[in-house]
Amino acid sequence: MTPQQQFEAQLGTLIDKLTLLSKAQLEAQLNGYKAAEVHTIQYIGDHPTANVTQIAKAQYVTRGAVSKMTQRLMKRGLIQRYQKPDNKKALYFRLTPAGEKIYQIHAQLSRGFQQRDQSVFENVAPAEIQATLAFLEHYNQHLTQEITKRGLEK
Amino acid sequence: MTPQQQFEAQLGTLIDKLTLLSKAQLEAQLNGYKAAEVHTIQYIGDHPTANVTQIAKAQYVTRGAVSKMTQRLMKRGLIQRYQKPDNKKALYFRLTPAGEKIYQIHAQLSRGFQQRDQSVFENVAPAEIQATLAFLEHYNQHLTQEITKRGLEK
DNA sequence: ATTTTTTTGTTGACAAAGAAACAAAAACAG
DNA sequence: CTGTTTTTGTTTCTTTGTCAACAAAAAAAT
Repeated sequence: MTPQQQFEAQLGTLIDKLTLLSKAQLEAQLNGYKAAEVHTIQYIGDHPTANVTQIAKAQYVTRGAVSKMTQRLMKRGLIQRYQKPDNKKALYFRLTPAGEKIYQIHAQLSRGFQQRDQSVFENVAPAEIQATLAFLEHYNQHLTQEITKRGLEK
Repeated sequence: MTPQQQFEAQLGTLIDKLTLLSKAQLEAQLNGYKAAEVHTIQYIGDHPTANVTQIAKAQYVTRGAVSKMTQRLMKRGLIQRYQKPDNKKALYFRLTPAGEKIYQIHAQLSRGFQQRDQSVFENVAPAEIQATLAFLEHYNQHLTQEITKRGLEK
């Protein structure tokens, strides 16, 4: 197995495991709210001046998906829509108090995830972590080039 | 930003970029076949003795999803269902010649992805790669423990 | 200033996946 | 063996997302 193949394999299982763990936690704590809903609430909470298109790009989904999701969240009273006086087309969103509550619970869960894995970052040699970060950066740079080369950027 | 937060951020964009690139490639080359279909064909090709439950566990989806997908692939003549004489319940699958063709195209594409990123693994210091692999292993070990602790294993 | 092009958001038809309820078969317990 | 429990796969309903066609508004071109 080449290092490249090893990397792919390790990355694959890592993602699977992180997904498994966070999904279970989210479901347990945010009963009644779906993962995609919470995800959008979190993004709007962090970016209260983002319009539909920007939310879509950031979450790697289509504008249609965001349009439907924001309508659903409005119906459930979790977000509010607003516009700026100088533009009748772009739509922006902010959290209602009810949405804010979800946002806070999610933020707390995120802190929990971080604490859960903190020991790994504390007990591994700092050089190993630094090398990993450097490598991921290198890989990301390469992929950015490839994306540009193919004209696939968002 | 703590190293842990940096890691999360780098990992997030890495995954987004890899997804973007491979999706575009798959769609371009395997026109008419969805990513999920190809994924299942590939798994069946590699594991011709896996039943529905095993396919589901390996791909982190529900048995229902696999049930539907295999039915679809059968209708399209890409896979065949078979049973073992001593068990009337478990279902197994193998590729038809048409499915084999998809499998081969996918395999070729995978080699293409590998070549696309090969330069990263060639031009980065071996020590950096080794440290990265070591770190991912450490992280994976930790997550395995956490999954076991919570009784979430597949 | 008017026309053309691009951006922005929505909609409807459809595809993929999850969850829960279910039936059939297999495994197990006594 | 017989009855109970577990495993296996399917089905229905719901959630989430894509895609493509569309209308309205904004931006760019001339």
